[in-house]
Amino acid sequence: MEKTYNPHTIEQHWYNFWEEQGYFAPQSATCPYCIMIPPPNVTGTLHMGHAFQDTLMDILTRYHRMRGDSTLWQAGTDHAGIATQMVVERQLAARGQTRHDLGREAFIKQVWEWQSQSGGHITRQLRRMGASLDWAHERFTMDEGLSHAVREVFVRLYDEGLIYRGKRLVNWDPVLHTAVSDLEVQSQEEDGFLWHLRYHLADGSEEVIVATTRPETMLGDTAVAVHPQDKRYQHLIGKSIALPLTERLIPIIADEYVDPQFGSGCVKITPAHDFNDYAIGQRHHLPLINIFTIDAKLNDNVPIAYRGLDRIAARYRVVADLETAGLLVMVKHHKLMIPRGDRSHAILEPFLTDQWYVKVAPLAAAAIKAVEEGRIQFIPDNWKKTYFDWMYHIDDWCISRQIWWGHRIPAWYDDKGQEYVGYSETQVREKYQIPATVTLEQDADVLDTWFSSALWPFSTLGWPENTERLKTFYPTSVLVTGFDIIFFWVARMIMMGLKFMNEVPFREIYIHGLIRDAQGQKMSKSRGNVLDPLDLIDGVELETLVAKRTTGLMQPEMAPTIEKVTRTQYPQGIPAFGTDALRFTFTALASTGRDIRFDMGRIEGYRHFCNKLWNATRYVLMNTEGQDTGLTAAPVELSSTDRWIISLLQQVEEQVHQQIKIYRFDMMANTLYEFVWNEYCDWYLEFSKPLLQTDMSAAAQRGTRQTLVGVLETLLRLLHPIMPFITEELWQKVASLAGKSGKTIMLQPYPQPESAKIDDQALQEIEWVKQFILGVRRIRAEMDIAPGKALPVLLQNGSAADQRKLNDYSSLLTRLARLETITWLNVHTTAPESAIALVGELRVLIPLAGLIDKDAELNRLQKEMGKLHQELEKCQNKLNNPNFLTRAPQEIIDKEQQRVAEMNASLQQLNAQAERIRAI
RNA sequence: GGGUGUUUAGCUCAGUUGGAAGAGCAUCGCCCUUACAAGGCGAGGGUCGGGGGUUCAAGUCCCUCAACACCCA
Repeated sequence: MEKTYNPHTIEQHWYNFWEEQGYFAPQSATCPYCIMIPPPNVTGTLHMGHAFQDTLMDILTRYHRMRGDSTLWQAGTDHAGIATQMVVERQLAARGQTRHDLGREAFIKQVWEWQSQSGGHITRQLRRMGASLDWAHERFTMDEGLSHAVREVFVRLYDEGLIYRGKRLVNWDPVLHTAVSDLEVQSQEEDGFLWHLRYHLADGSEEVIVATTRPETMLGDTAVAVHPQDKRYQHLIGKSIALPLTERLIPIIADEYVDPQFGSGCVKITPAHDFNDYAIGQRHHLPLINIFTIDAKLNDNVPIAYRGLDRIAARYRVVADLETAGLLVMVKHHKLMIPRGDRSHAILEPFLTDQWYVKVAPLAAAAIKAVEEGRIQFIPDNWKKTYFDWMYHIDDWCISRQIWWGHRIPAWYDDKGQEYVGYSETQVREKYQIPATVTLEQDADVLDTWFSSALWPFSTLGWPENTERLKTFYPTSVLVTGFDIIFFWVARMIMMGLKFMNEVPFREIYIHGLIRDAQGQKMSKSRGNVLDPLDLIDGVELETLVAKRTTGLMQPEMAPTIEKVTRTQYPQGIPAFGTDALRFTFTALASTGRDIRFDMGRIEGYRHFCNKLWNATRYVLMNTEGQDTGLTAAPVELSSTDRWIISLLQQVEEQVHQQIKIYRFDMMANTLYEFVWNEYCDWYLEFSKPLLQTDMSAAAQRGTRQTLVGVLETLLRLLHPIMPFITEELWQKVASLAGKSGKTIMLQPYPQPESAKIDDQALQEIEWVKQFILGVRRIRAEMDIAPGKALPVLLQNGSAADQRKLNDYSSLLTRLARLETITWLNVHTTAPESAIALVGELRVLIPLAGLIDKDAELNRLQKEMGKLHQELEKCQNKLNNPNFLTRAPQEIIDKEQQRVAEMNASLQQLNAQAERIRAI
């Protein structure tokens, strides 16, 4: 075995082996367990969020696989409509072309080419993470089967009246030339102005002031609104206004929506370019005047002077013209919410177009009920509030996108514009009996990517065919995802699952936090704080890291700052930590919070943990390889220490099962870390040294060897879901010594606790041993005695039980506490001046002579007594309170009384010792 | 404006039905002890955001204030 742990030499080898052997496929027909991977963008790269999430899913998957469940982790990728199209368009732009130069067909061909070229990247990265996905059945949202599912769902919903086409205001992206759904709008507060404009009544009798943040839209105004109760304006309601710059007359209307406190209390109404105004327009049957082109330039519905101007240019032109006309009253700075597209970052425009919608209300009702009734459970439970909040106020879902990459909407139009929906043109002609003489043209739009993602839990399993996989694995067991896509994805899967499978898509939803950098900032290219999981695994040179972070920036002017920060933060670049350390780190960070700070210190610590495990295995192998580990019929005798570590192991197993059940991966990681390091390595391996070196019986030696290797083998299985590579590597070396066979740890049973193996007496006795050793070590450290110096120890005031334990464990005590001699003193014998440690009543004395400074020991005793005193006072106050005695449960009272007694005894002992030292 | 969270050691975070304040990292000592210096042994460090209440007992339950974060409008 290599002396040091080197992740690179072991990881990929084992992954290839697993995949070649087909271990990732569901193994048996019993007890199905299924997780659907949230499909990553097919042309994307793995980021920290993926790596984190996939680690958690892999833990669950490997755990259930080891438990013998028929376990499927469904693999697949998403076509990511707008994102992917943008990438390809950018490539074209570099060659001076647009997609329109190529035409639709050629462009899509280009996208497929890009997809096949870059598509394997993220799945290769997932393999590097150790993800045990069932690659043999990998799916893609644009593959034939899933496209079929999409058409099927669209047609069925349309036929039921749950999909419709309508002309309504949508969020329009004037750069990408497509509608986007509400969820793809990111509103941020930005600086702007509030312009106060003067509008004259048509009869010239009066004027009103309207305040607006978008003066250019006044060209599309079709009313001015006031609050019906507003005393100032009641007499104006119903009168007309001569809209400046246009030749139009518009009415003054009354509507509750108007806030009399805001601005002047008069609001201009532009129904074609504002969502609220649109609603008011509907209520008052106002005309809609669209004044923009798809680029957000002014169109022919405005006076000639403004046509063709960009919306911003138009704004200043309108303002200038109004000012010239004396109609600009004032301009104030004003903060307002600006809606931007989450992809293009362009300011979105409410825009009147024909779009396809899903009528969500009926679907939402069932989806709400499923969560209310607990058929689906959020973990942590609180997230259901967020879910309900959205579901109660949900609007119809705009599903059409004016792009080319995606599922083409299965709707055809005749020359009169009549729409026909079906699986294909042929089927549509049949369905609606359209003669061949009528030409049909398919809708040019494609569907929102989330439409196909919403079908993911059943489309990947073969729906609409009723396949074996579908029958076996739907509903899936748990969805693992971040809270940021509860609306985008989770809610929609629930709606679609209930609608088409008549059953929830998953029984539990585990919502994890979002990975941020060490400062709590979101990781983003523009902030330059992105960490690549593969860089943490393989390590990265500083120069490479700087280059990665500073190229391809949206704002290249940020490059110098990013470079500087990167150079200070990672002067040596990033060392290689290996996949297992990264996975363990993610696991340990997966607590219930919603922000997870990724701190380099943690991953470093967990790489050390890997190393610890590696070296512990080396030690075990040194002491067991080629030796009798109790596998034959020869008698085996377990010592107290063996029974002690086995007892603890049972408790650990119990806890791990419990923790994984409640999705507390952090606790699971801590439990195992704690046990491996602080019990198995720090104590048990140390205990085993004197045991194996002294002249124990052959049976006892066998027992200790069996325990050494047996506990280790179990630990490896316990750790395997978190750290698949190192555990496989070590297990292969250890398994046969523990009497295990099999080609892989992956398919070994996950350890189950056996309460019969918990030995309370061993637990108690080894605790005594530890206290004894710790007491001596404390004196040694605090008195500055060299660790190598063997010490004589005197014992006094012990019970018969203490005496027996001393006999039983003297070799352990001698070795681990580095003792020279152990002498039992009679109670009446006066001990020489000594430092003292208490193990219960037993006084452990280390003579000061030549070793210890008298004042130092007195000091130490004072400190110790001070601490005890404080505690004692607290307890006594409790016990002096009659209410406590009458109302607290007896068991608590007993405990407190016992504590007081113990503390009193200790204090007495220490006090007496202090007296003795002082007297000398 | 509505909603949801967070506030515990210098930093990052645990703290399960209310019953002795915990971990990792960092800090400070002493050690290259034959699995491991990517290590061992030991130590220090907390008015649990502020205030009030319920209770024999509150980090934990209730009210209130404050700061911060996120989501929706």
